[in-house]
Amino acid sequence: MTRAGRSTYHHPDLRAALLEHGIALAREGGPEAVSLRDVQRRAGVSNSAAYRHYADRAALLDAIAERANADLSGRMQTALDAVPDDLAPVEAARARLRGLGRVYVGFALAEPGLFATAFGDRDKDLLVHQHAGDDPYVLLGRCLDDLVAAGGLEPGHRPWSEVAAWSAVHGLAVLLGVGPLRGMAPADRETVIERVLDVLIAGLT
Amino acid sequence: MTRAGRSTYHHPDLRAALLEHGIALAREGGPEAVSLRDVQRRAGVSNSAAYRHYADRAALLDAIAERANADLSGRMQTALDAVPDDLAPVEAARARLRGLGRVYVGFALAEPGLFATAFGDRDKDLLVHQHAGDDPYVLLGRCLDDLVAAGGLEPGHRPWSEVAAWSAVHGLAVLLGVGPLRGMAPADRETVIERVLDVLIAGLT
DNA sequence: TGTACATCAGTGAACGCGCGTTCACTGATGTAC
DNA sequence: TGTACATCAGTGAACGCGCGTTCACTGATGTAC
Repeated sequence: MTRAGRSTYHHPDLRAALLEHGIALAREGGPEAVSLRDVQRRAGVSNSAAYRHYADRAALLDAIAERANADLSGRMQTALDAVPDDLAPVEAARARLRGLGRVYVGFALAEPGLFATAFGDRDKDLLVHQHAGDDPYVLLGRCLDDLVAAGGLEPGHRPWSEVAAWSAVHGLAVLLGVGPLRGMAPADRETVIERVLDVLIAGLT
Repeated sequence: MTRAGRSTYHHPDLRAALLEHGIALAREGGPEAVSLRDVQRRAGVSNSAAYRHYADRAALLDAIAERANADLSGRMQTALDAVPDDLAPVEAARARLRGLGRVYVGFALAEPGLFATAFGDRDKDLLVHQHAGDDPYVLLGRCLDDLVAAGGLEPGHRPWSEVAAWSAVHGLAVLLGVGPLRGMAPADRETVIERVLDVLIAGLT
């Protein structure tokens, strides 16, 4: 009964279905949990149908990672838009940074499997990666530029500040999401997230 | 020829040999690369000899993680001892924090496989974990206490400062060691490490 | 000093697992006439 | 409107892989007498 849940021999949109099931598996168990056999099983097709749409397992994982990144980027953009526009420039830039950080850590906590999958792309190197306009790294860079323009960050301190901000939130995301601090009480979690962002923002001068 | 490299039927110290080969595998490829069959192969014993010494694969991984943690702790203690003792208290505490951070990131870069293995213990939860006196987390906490005592950190800001410091260096370690920033030129790496530590230490007020 | 025996470390064959990938195939689809 | 045919999406059996773990075993060791 490999055709369960499907009335036609040709699947209406197997490529999309495989991707959705792959995303579901990644959400449930991270990148290691994404196996082609399981994805195909869930889509109700035979054990090699996926090869008509993805070259191999790595290609499917890439597509999942891309979606995870797009998801994170969308949430970050939403956070930026939510910052009130009646703040002084320095405060506005800091509020945007804080919003980005909250979203980043929040994403890792809400979707640990997708978070892990987004960074599982071992072949892609950020330094040689072509950044899109809504790329998380680009959004962060713009906030820092704004902070410099507003006088909240010395121009001489601007270089590598992306990495400083990214390190703080990425480390917290890993420790709280899948690392030794997973299991922290939600109330403590909120406190510690704000403390980490306080230290980061205070340190960016 | 399963007895290659061994003249006696009884291995002189198989338990230790298995651990050493396990560590070697973890160094080469991280925790996933540690398979009992490979460890036994390298020790020149049959494919089930390990069960006389370790209950299962997880038990061996635990032992490897313990050694990795001890290695890191030792390096951190060495860094603390290397801080000159003629500094003003606040500067001394900050220098110790910086030393700990450098060692942490340096360990992740020098031993990415061991670093990953040390944090791969999914069952152990730091919050309910009994800390030994030389535990990295304890060493960090003492530095922060010293910083408070020296007047460099407000007592009201003391709580959760461990996590702020840990997040910054852990995030940087992950990004540089196995994440999207691996591949950064060594010179840039040094610069970015110092920048991250600058921001962290400036933010701890 | 020598021998019987209990202990237990190491053996090697076997089981069952799920995986990624290949291959010749077959069934459905749509296009050209 | 109807038919031949090319296209190609999905099939299912098969291959080879390495793994963790179990089991009845055998060989070496040291201890008790």
